[in-house]
Amino acid sequence: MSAELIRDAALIHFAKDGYEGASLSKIAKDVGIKKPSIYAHYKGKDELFIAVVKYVLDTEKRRMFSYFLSQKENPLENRLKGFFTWMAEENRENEHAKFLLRISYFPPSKLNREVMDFVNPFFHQMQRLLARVLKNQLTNDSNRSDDFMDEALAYITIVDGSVIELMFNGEEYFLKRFSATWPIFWRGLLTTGKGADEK
Amino acid sequence: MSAELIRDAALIHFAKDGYEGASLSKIAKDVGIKKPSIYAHYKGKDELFIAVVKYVLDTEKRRMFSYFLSQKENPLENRLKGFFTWMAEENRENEHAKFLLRISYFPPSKLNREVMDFVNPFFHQMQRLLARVLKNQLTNDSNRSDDFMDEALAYITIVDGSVIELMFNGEEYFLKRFSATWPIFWRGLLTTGKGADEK
DNA sequence: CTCCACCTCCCTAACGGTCGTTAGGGTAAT
DNA sequence: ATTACCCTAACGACCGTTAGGGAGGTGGAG
Repeated sequence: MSAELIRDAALIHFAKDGYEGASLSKIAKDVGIKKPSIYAHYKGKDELFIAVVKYVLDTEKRRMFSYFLSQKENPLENRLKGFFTWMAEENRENEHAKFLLRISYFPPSKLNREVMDFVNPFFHQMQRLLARVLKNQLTNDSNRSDDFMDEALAYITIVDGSVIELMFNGEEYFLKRFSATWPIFWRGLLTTGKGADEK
Repeated sequence: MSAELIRDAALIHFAKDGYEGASLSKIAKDVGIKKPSIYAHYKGKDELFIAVVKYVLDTEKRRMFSYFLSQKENPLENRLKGFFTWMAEENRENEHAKFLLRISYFPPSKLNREVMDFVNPFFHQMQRLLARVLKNQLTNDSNRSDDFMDEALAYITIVDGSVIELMFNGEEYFLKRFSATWPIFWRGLLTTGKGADEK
């Protein structure tokens, strides 16, 4: 109940000011309670932060998976391209992505280990999901041993390079990067040799 | 003299802990002086931070330019590929890149405007430099109106996507992303139509 | 139905600590 | 004499955290 409200307010503050910059008083004020009342729900700042990390990772994973699932009958290019605009929408609607990026790249140094133990599996799972999607679509022979991990990683790389700009300079510049990068990437992907049997 | 020592120590702390997380006492301790002595050289934390921003932007711009200049007779692909390993070396030797990324993507919210006014021109200048390099190399007809800004932006995107991983998970994973992404990007670039006359 | 213990949730007050910053004085070189 | 540099001492503000208590609801025992 109130624990979730605190968590949601904390998410916004952590995303904007980072772990060190966020203050429990301001979080409490957003919720409409006093600072010590937070301790009725969380043992301290660290536990609150970790709770936000787990929450964001969990919901974001679910949302991403369900996006790719919902796009099952869409052709591959549209599905991969659509992920960019989906990302932009996600970013417009909540602060999850911003929080995720911030704590992934610049976690509080004293919680580094703990945060990474949550974040790393998340990204590896994302990569495996993408690799599976690429493999299913780019090759008809499902017995081929190509694992498409490289292609998935390349896709993630251009997603990251664009998303960074989404955080940094907003949606307009994000879309610029996307439309500049995508045609090159897609042409390069189709001429892989691996993917020659598509279309 | 001592102002530079303070600046260099501050750079390391800002890179590791961010603006809010870094403390003047620790910076002073690294230099071997007491905290208030910093005020003999800088008006306050803000001014020190901005000084670091200007310093890093300035030296990094110079270093990047001189890298591309030194590679003038190298073929384009090697030059562009070499930039990745150059980045890895830079990152190994100093904290400039880490600082630059951190303050670019997550500047202290109260100094956002001021920081961006320094950072944005820097990145635009980088993009124009790359566009010029690409244009000179990919087309023999220098009167063509193609500006190669898109290609430059795509290159920057995959650089960013890889460099992010460099900060995040270190050189090993950075090189993985690079070698996964580069072949696809390069094939896509050469089949642009625009670049068809190269080799 | 009443009473009392219990639990949850929030409060005020205050703790020790660190933060950035200022005041003011000493010392050595110019 | 002035300037540059560093010091100690102390300021007020804010930090995360703890102590302790009050209000409101729940649930079992009489």
